[in-house]
Amino acid sequence: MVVIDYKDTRPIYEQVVERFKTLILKGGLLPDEQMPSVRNLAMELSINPNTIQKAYAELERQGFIYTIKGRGNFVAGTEKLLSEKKKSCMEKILELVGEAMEYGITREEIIFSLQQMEG
Amino acid sequence: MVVIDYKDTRPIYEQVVERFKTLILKGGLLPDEQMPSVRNLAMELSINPNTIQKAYAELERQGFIYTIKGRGNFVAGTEKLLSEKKKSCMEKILELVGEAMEYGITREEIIFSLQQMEG
DNA sequence: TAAGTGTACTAATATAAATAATACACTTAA
DNA sequence: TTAAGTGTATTATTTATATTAGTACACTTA
Repeated sequence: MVVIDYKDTRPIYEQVVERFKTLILKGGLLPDEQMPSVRNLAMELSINPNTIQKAYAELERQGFIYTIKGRGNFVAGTEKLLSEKKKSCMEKILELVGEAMEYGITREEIIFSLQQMEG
Repeated sequence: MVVIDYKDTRPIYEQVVERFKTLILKGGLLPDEQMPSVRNLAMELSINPNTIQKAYAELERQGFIYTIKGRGNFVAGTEKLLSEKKKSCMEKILELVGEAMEYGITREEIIFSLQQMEG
């Protein structure tokens, strides 16, 4: 399910994060399905449990999984995941727009540019 | 003109960058005015010239100064600086909006949110 | 051509990130 | 209630990266 590429310069925990993000987005893991336990996966990959723990913490931060202490980690529902992504993306946009307005860009200019975008 | 605070945990070059950004934005240094030479300022602060070099490279990257090889570093015109800031800010916004649309947020939703913003 | 300027390359050092070792705390089922 | 599963927290060690320094080079002008 997960493999570590030691020729890859990226840290192990990052490879693990990416692998699971892909699996979850592509439907290889279904909502509420249990993730491999921290210890099991660590043993399988012959690495320290804390490295998996770090990967899972990151996946949780990004909304891909949720944790129940003492029970395990589970795949988050796709709707919830999507709505979190939308929310944080929208927040970033509004923050940047605020900054842009400090530089003298008007709301109208921004809206005009959006309407010119392809897509 | 510049002081290093060794109690400050930030790197020296970063303190130098910030100091000059403030000076330029507040008008303490005027457009096309010559910056202290890399060697002079380094000697004055008793640090290595490369540290100042790094600070100046960063200031140039951010559009605050421009360099003429063999002659020196000079303060960038405020209009140019502002237009660079605007440009990069606008680019970031459009990039994020593209990402948002991948998540299913519509252009209209974004425009609506902008219009709701205070300011 | 000399004395000023910035630049590039390498090495040393300091700082931060990644990983591991270990002990703790929660949950469930026998 | 306890054993075996789960995640968590703390600390130490290792590794990678960022910062700074040493030094030599190249451009500009008077």
